[in-house]
Amino acid sequence: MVEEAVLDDACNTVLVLRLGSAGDTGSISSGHRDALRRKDSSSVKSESSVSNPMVLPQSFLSLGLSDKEFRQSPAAAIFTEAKKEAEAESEETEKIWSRGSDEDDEGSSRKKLRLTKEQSALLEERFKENSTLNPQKQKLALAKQLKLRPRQVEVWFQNRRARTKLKQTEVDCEFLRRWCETLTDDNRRLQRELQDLKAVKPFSAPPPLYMQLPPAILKVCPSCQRATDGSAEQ
DNA sequence: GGAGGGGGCTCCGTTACGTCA
DNA sequence: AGTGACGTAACGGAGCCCCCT
Repeated sequence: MVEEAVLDDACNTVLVLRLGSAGDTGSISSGHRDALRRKDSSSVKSESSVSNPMVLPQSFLSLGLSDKEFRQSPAAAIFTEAKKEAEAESEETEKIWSRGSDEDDEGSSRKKLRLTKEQSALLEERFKENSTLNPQKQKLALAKQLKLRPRQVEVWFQNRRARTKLKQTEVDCEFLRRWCETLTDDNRRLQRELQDLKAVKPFSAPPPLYMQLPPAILKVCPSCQRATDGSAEQ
């Protein structure tokens, strides 16, 4: 059951994408190109344990193609070609890409691997040193040390970075939430204070200038009877 | 020197599997 | 035993950069 799903999975990937690019009228974006390329190298080649020469992929079943129709279609040729490529994988590459863990030797693509504590610990340690695997060599070495495929190490770092980012976002959100709460509280408090002040001392216009001057220097001009500060008297 | 292909890497969103309550 | 939630390994797509031709 598991094996069947695996085969379908591997086949699907190859065919859907190859057909997609073939069906396109020649203008494939570089992104698509890259994706197709990667598909070939990571999914197809790494699934070299596929042994059935022609299993009708799930995607063709879903298209309503019969086994015979599929075998006669141009896609079948591409499909077989891809499988040949996969099987023609060199022994050394095979070694590098082999899972290396004792419990899995079926080469299943999506069978989830649970990393051991030791593996996780070492990966965490490396992640603390550097959150990216800079040189390809480093990835290969780490993969070798952990008895994992380089792709698995790569994926682990990707996911780990994503988790870190998510956590940081959560922390930032919490910080902003609290800050917002503080500002709201401050605002309420200030509004209350303002209302209190208004209630106690009604707001009034400032007194005229002459009322702000010390009374001692205010004199009344004998001729005009106006209030002066006396400076003009000399 | 510029264009284009290829390889490698990252990020993002999603899927699917394993575990646990 | 069944199930839903959750953590996370794995995947696919897209973009960028660098190197080579």
